[in-house]
Amino acid sequence: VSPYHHGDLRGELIRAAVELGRTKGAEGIVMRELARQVGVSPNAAYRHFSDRDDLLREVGSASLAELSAAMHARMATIQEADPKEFSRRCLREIGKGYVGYALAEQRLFAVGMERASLHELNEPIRDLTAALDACLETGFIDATKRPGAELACWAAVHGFALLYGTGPLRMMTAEQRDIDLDLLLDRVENSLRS
Amino acid sequence: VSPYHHGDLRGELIRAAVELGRTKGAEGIVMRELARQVGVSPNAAYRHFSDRDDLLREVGSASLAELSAAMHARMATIQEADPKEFSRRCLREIGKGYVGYALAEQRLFAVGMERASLHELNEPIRDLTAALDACLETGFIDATKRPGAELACWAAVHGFALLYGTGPLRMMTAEQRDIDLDLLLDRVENSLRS
DNA sequence: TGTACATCAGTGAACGCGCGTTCACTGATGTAC
DNA sequence: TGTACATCAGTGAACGCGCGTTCACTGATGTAC
Repeated sequence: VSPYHHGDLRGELIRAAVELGRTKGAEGIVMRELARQVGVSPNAAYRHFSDRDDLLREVGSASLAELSAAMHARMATIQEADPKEFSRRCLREIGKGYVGYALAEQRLFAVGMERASLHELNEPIRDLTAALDACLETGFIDATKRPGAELACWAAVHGFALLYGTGPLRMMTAEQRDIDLDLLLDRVENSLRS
Repeated sequence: VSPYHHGDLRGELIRAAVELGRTKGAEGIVMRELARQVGVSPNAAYRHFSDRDDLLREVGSASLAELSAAMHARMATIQEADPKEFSRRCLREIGKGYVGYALAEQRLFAVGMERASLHELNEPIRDLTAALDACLETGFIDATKRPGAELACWAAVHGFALLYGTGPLRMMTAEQRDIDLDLLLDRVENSLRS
């Protein structure tokens, strides 16, 4: 075990930072603590990141990648032959995946959302756009309701996740929350339906 | 000027903490800084608050009071004789007031939202409920769409405010943002309309 | 193939800082007789 | 009305802590000849 030339110090630092962010949030991502966990001197990280903020941006990206993965995992479970119904289910599972991840990883999700530029959210947004386009093609949603639908969907699930996650509705039981989410998603669907 | 018996040290500490929270957020609300600003020794605050968290809760309440005031101020500007249209405008101005405050005071708003219990949000929620009930009475919204409308409205504006405030859409211009908000509120209205 | 040497990736120690909170205290206030 | 005394609301000093970052350095690696 050579103390020098760690192999992938940069990668290990990010991994440790993600775990710290997952449990303690952005404030918990502390340079000296990372160094301790990885077993390296406190300043070694500065070989790989210009400063703390640089590292935090990296953590943010990792979080968005997890968000995207959670959404895809949800979509992959859909068993449905009918195209119209399939397109509807895709939309819904995207919403559930988004909220599910945001609630499961509240702190890490916040790190991502507060540092990400719109550009870094390209992938999740593209998925939403694709799902909405598919819904339009199958005739599930109305052409006149299509413009601006991304924002309406996004704001609804984002708001829901934060109200029930770190916001004033955080004391609700998980059961009630899940019921409320289903009702909200029903509503969103109905507002787009043709 | 007597150094003892400040008169209203508790009140002044809260006021200073609110201003600090307004500009720097929760992390910027620092006991020693407050003492400095108010001109008192660092431990004097402990006569009035059991610890920092106790003070932060007070700041949170103050923020929610401001939110409520912002919503009321907006509603008070409505000039409209027709009851149905009036009820519609109330709903809309509540939404605009909510988003307007959340965007104008992003950090303070966050302090409030992250510490408030549902109970402390009674007033803003009651306003929303009252506006929705009024819309129902005037026939602006459909009775079948009434149940759960609070959450749909709240999630939409809350999500919007955070996406455009500290979230990934924070780089949008104010003009674009205001346009997007109007379109979102149109959508919400249409989803409730009878 | 062997080796000199540039470069890379770490170390060790320190700087300067500010924090929340507690302890033992003292000056000011108000109240009972 | 005057005064003893309990209580309240501050002070001053310190504890113990951890942080981000920089400086000058050294051990390990890889490459050109």
